[in-house]
Amino acid sequence: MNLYSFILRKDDTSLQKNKSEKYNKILNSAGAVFAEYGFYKATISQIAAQAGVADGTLYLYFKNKDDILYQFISFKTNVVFKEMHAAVKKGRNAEEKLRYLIRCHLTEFQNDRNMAIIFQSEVRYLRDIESQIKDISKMYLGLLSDIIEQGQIEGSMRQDLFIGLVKRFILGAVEGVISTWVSADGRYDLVSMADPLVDLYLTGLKG
Amino acid sequence: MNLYSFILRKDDTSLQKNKSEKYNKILNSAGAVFAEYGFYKATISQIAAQAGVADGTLYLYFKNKDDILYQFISFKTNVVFKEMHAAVKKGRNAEEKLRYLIRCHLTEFQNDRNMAIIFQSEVRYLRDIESQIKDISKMYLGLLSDIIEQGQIEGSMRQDLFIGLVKRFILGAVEGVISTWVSADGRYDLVSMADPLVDLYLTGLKG
DNA sequence: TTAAAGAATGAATTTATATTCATGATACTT
DNA sequence: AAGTATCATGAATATAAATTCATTCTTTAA
Repeated sequence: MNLYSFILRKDDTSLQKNKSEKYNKILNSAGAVFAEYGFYKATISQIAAQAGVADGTLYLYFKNKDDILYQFISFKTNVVFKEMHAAVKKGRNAEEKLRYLIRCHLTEFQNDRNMAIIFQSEVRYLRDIESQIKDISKMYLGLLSDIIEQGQIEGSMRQDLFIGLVKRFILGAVEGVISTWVSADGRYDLVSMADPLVDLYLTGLKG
Repeated sequence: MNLYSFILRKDDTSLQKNKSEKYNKILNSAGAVFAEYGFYKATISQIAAQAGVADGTLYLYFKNKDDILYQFISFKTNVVFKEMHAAVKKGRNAEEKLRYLIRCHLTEFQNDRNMAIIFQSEVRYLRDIESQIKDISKMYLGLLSDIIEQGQIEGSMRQDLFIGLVKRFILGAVEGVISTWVSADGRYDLVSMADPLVDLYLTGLKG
């Protein structure tokens, strides 16, 4: 059902390394092509060409075109999941945790622009993928809830916050910043926005 | 080039009212179908059925499928444009202007959920539409810049704000809130989020 | 009342591309 | 080295849906 079971289904042999390589090649090529043209305008032939294999070969590794996008998002989601959890753990108090989370978020997306584009724009399509995305989003919002509650206990954040709104507010603003960076073809350093952004969260426009 | 010239091209007769009605019917139906299925999965036949006309009829009013989406976005953009400008004018100081703008934004999107969905998810598509969207986005960011600068002059907002970031921060957060509301099938009142949201902008999490 | 113009229809056509599968290549085993 | 199994190929097929256009219906005006 997930990425790992998929790989094992076909690669549980001594050939594992080779097949894995081709699988990854296709997945990366798909990421590039989807990011450039969008899922629907991207064609199997384009992806195959980019990966240097025949069209039919994609169907040895993926069920169909939808499945390629699904696998891509599953894989990236898992990776980012782990990084973010680790990042939050490093923080010793709520403010630090928030800072690490935002920094991690921006770092991951800056390092994988195709992923950034795909997460941002192909989110809405397949039902499966939609719930996949909702999962990552839920996880993220869960992390934020914990941080805010901790901040309230610590006394570093106000008690009257409507957490449901605050979570969205924080996530929306990061995504907005990423979105702009993508539109600007990634021509500036995204990660350097992290601290100013967190300052805005914490102290607002009035200061 | 814009909606008005398009209408005039075909409706500059005494029949204007009737034709306009059919044009609008198709446009609204298209909005509903695009919102439900997404641009690519939506079919001409679905839109035609929804509008109660034959497939071929769509081609009397629109150049092709892309054009339908383009016209839809042009039209909605113009409407929202005007409302937002008017809203900002009502405010007597920066804080009030911001409040009116956000309230207007949420009101417009709450009142037209199809538009909200389409703006949120079909944005990335045609080159033309992309620039169309960039225009509305630019306009919005321009309004925000003005408000922030005014706030700085008035002394109600801090001097050390990085305006380029703040604009994105504000827009991203509203969009995030709208996005959640759409995902929740519009089951709660979006406009009531406006004031808590603006409070977050202004005073932040620390308060 | 009827003929001409305009509008609408929807079946037929066109196009595009995802997917299949017969064939050929490659690697592994004994 | 021959045989077997696995993997890769890409031309052929299937399918879906956008678009066209000959025909029919409706309105207008003399």
